Amino acid sequence: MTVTIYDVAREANVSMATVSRVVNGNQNVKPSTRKKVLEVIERLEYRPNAVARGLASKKTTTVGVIIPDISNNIYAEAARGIEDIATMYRYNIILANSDQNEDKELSLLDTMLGKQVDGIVMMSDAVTPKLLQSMENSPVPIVLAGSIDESQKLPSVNIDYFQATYEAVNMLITNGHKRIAFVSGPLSYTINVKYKLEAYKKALKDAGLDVDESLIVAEDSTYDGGVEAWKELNQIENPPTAYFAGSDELAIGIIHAAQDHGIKVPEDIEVISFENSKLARMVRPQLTSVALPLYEIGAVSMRLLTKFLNKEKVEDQNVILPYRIEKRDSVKEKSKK
Amino acid sequence: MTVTIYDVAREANVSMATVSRVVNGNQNVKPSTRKKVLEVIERLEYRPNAVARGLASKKTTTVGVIIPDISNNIYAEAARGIEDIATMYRYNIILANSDQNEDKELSLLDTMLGKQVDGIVMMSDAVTPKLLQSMENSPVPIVLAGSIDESQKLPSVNIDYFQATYEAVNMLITNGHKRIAFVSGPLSYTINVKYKLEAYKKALKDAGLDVDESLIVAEDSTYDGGVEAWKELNQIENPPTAYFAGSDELAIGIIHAAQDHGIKVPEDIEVISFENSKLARMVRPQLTSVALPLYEIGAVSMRLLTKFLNKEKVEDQNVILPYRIEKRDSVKEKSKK
DNA sequence: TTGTAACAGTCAAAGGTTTTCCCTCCTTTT
DNA sequence: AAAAGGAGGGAAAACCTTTGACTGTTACAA
Repeated sequence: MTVTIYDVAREANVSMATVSRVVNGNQNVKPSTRKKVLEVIERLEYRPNAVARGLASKKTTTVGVIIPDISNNIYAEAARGIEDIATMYRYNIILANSDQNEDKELSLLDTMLGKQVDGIVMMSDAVTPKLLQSMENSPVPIVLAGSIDESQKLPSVNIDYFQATYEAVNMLITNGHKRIAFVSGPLSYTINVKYKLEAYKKALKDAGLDVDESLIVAEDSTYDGGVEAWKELNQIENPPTAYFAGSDELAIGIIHAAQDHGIKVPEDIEVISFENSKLARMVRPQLTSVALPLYEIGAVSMRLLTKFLNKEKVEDQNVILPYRIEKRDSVKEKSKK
Repeated sequence: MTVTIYDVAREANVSMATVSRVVNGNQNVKPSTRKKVLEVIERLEYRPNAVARGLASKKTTTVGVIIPDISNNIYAEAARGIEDIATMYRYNIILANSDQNEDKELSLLDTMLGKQVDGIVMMSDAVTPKLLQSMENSPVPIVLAGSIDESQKLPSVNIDYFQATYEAVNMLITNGHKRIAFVSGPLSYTINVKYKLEAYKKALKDAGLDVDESLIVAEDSTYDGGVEAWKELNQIENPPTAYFAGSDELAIGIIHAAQDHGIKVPEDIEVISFENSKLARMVRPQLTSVALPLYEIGAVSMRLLTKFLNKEKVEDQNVILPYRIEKRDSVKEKSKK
C-alpha cells in the first residue's frame, strides 16, 4: 500500500539504515550509493512517515501554539510571526484557541504534550498560578509571547508596557490635559492592571495630577467597548478631555462615539491608543498609537524557543523588545515639541 | 523516565491491552478493573503518547490547514471556524501559511501528508492544475474552503459569488449610476476574475450599460490598494460615480481617498464592498457590504471534512452557503425601495 | 448437566523509523 | 609487512501503542 523505507531499501539493494542515512543527510554514505537510493525514492515516491520518525527519534519537529483567539488581529499578527520563524527552522505549528479560558489552556497544554510537540509558544493575558505550575512541569520548553508571568520563571518576550504607557499618558499631559481617561480591556489581564494602569497612575502623580477613579474604565477590547466607555465617561460631571485607550478598537470606538456627538478629535478631545494595527491608518483622524510589535513578539518568541530546542546558550530568557510611538492625528502636534 | 502504558499495566496487574482499552473507552472492561487502572493512571500521571498511538492506529486526530495568510482577517476568521469545529470533533490543527504561492502550497501539502494528517482543509485563491492534481492524489480527504476548483472534483464550501456580486452591482445600478467602477483584488484569483468580474459585466449588460474597461481596476486587497484605485480612476476623463469594491479594505481606501478630496460618501459617490468584516462598522460612513460568512465557510468546511473522516454519507460535496447584503451608509437607501 | 454466548483479559505482532553497535574493507603510517 | 584508523554500511533493538487472535471464566438457557 504505502511505500516504506523498507521498500526503498529492497529496491536499492541496501539496508534500511542506509536509506535512513540518505534521507537524513547523514554523511556516511558513498555518493554513488546516495544517488542510487535517491533515485529509488524518486521512483517509488517514497515519503518518510513523520509519525514513525517521531516515535523513533522522540522529536516531532512540531511546536504547539496556544493563543486566545486567532480571529483577533492582535494574536493573528503574532501567530504569523511565530509561524514564519517556525517554518524557517523547519517546524510545523499546532495552533489552538484558548479563548483566554484557564481550563482550555490547561487541557490544550496537556493535549499538545500528549502529541509530543517539541516545544510550546503560549500567549495568555492571565497566567494563573495553576497554569504557571503546569507550564513549569512541562517536559518541553515553553515560551510566553506577549504575556506576563510575574515570577519570571518562564522565558518570555514582551515590550516595556509600563514605560510605553507612561510615555503615552505623558504626551497627553504635555498637551495640557488635566482630566485624562484610562480606558482598557478587562482588568483580569495582568498587563492592563499591573502595567498600563500603574503607569497611568504614576504618570499622573508625577505630574502632580490626581487620580480620579471615575476616569478609569474597563471594557472588552472592542469597538463597541470603546463606544460604551465614551458614554460612561461622558455622563459624569466633568468628562475627560483626553483618553488613553488600551487598544485600537477601543480608541476608534471612543472617537466615533465622540464624533457622533459633534465632538472633534483632536480639537476637542485627544486620544492615544496602544497597538498600532493597520486599523490605525484606516480611520479619520488617524490614530496616534503606541506601536506594539506583535509580529516581532511572535517571531522572537519562536526564535527563543528554537534556541532552547537546539540547546543553544541563551543570555537572557526574558526578552524586552523596543517599541515606539507612532504620531498621527488623534493627538495634536504640540507634544512633539 | 516517561511513564508508558506498560508501567501502568504492571502497576495495575493487567496487560497493556487492558490499559489501552480503558484509555480508549472500550466497553470490554470490568468496572472494577477499569477503576483500578484509572487510579494507577492518575497516580503515575500517565499521558498517552499520541505519536505511538498514531503509528499503531494510523490515525493522528490531526488535520492540516493551509491558508494564504493568517494575519489577514479574512483567513483568520475562517481559520477560527475551522478550529472550532475541529476541536468539537477532537481534532487538532496544523496550521501553515502559503502566501498564495504555488510552490509553498505544494510543499506544505507534502509536509502535512508526511505528518500523516487525517485530512486537510485548504484555502487557495488560485487552484492551479498542478495543485489540483496533487490534491486529487492525496491519500486523505481534502476540502476546499472558500476556494474555487472549477472542475468541482474536490469537495468545497463557498457562497454564490456571482449572484452576490450581481446583486451588489445591481443596487448601484438601481440607484441610477451609469459609471460604476469595479475594484478588485488580484485578477490571478479565480473568484475575482471568473465570478465577481463576470457578474459585474453581466449586471451592467442586463441593465443596458456599457462595460468600460477603464473602470475595471485590480489592486492588492488593501487599504492602500483602495487609495491607489481611487486615484487611478479619478484621473480618467469621466470618473465613476459608484464603486464595487472587492473587499472592505479596498472600499475604505476608496472612501478615504475620495473624502480627502472633498468628495462625500454616499452623497457624491456610493461604494459597496464585499466582505463585511468588523471593519465595516468601524468607519464613517459605515460600509454597505456583501456579508461573506467567513467563519461559517471555515466551520462548514471542517464539518464536511469530518464527514469524510467518519465515512458518513455526504449528499453534495460542493456546498453553497447563503449570503446577505448588509445595508449601511455607504450606499443610499433608495435601492432598498 | 451441558452447551453456548458473552465477557474479560492476555499475547504478541505490527506500525515505520532512528540509532547503536558492529563488521568489513581500504588507506595510511611506520 | 603489519598495525592502526576511517569510511561505508548492515543487523536489530527500541520507540509506545493498537489490535486481532485467542483463552479462560461465568451465567444462563435448554
